[in-house]
Amino acid sequence: MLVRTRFAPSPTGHLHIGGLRSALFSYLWAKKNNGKFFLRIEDTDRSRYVEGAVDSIKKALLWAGLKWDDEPIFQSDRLDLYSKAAEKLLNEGKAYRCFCSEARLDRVRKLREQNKLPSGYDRKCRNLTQEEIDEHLAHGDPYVIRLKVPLEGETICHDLIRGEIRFDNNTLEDIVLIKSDSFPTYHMAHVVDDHDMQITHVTRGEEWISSMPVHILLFQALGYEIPAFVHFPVVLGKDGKKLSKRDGAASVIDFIEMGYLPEAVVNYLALLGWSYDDQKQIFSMDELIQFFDISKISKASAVFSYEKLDWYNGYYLRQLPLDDLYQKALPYFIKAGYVSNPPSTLEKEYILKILPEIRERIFRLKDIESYCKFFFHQPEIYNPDDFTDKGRDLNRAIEILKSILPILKETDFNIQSLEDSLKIYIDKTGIKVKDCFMPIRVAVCGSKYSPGLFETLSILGKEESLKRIENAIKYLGSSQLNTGTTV
RNA sequence: GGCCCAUUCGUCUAGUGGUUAGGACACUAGAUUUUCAAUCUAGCAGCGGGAGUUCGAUUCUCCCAUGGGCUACCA
Repeated sequence: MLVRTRFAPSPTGHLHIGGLRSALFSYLWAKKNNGKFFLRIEDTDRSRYVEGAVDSIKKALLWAGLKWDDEPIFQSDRLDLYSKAAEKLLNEGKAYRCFCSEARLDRVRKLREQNKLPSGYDRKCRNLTQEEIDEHLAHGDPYVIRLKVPLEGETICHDLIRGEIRFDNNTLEDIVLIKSDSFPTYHMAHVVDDHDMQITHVTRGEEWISSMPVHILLFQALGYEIPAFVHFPVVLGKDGKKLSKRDGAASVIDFIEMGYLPEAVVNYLALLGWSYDDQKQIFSMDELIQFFDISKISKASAVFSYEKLDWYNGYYLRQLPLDDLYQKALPYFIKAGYVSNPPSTLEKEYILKILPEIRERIFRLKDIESYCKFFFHQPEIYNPDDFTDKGRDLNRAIEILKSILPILKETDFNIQSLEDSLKIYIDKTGIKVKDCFMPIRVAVCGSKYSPGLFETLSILGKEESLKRIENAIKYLGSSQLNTGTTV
């Protein structure tokens, strides 16, 4: 049988990173089996609908490379499907109209809780006489439609990850199928749609395990074949709660903006709760499709690690051909205001020179903004401590900078010439490499950390580099006067 | 309260009735080097607790603890 899965988000906001993982797992399973993967928008709660959410979700899925088959399905377009199904259940005596007010439902719930009964509905309307029902209807009283859940026995559920799960029917509720606004609840819509769409594997988060038995009962009541169920473990934050903004980024859009590559996110997410063997860490989408196996998804929920994602992102950043890297990085240079939009030929060349030097030093493309600042702006302030190794004399650093200035003036600013000149200088003076290079680095970059010195100097060019060194000398001279720092 | 799910290094995980319990990230040290990073090498670190089954349990069973979910006319 052809495998058919679906991702079924509700349009209540941006796609959560955990949602993307669920979508990924469903997608991989479908593709692995040469099946189909669909997108279904669960927009049955009109009060929670967020404008633009559908587009945002689609964009996130496409970004990750999860292309759905056919057109997305909107539940709000298929209301008659659900009411017909409900009508059928009503006629067959498998569901009933409930006229209880929300106020009464609240009261009942509280009372039952006080009496330590399983909280929920007391099934008052389950046994209404036809006369009572007709009377309510004649009055035009609002009602919901509830499923008549068997009062005894047990419902046995199967989950592909967890195996068999049993529920006593007396702990189950007469769930609402159709709300009083005649929209279906999740339960009803899910069962009708997954049957109608011929979904073979119902995939969703593990928060749905508790309602699996009533879903199975509903499938049976409607005479539908029961699909396979797969409940994915949840993605947690460091605090053990569901990952949220306070953990850092939580929605896919956030990760996109920070400059994570889809390859990295997909690779990381796939291995968060699923594993292939005890060795392989790097997976392309094709490999994931090839190797993915639902039964190897782990049962326990997983804590999201930004560190490990960063590691993956760094890896994929380094794998990227320079042209691709440029395309992806350019927006971040523009956003930081470092180059014009679109960039001039000169600016493009400049970025192309920078990229190979920084790609091993950044985790996310967003880091470009802070890491590359010195390539576009000369340092405004210096920390004198940066110029010297601990305990060394700042004056000496200044002297070294002064003495090196004329030498650099005579040097071509290409990597080879710079290296030659500075090596000669070091040999001649006997100054340690560190004591010579660090002051130059800090003068030019404003930081102790930078790409290679020769590379940095050659990218910045002679004029700019010399200007910065002179500036630094001036800055240090005056700061020494002002603070009286001598060492 | 009721029902349900889960539990191997800090984190993600592999694994088996007998293993030096393996890998990855992070961390530490070393190598390299002009700093940082990258890279390479090495190291640190784990089977929640208690019974039972067994010659032997991390692995099987039960109980407990802890964490999580559901208990809406939300999904």
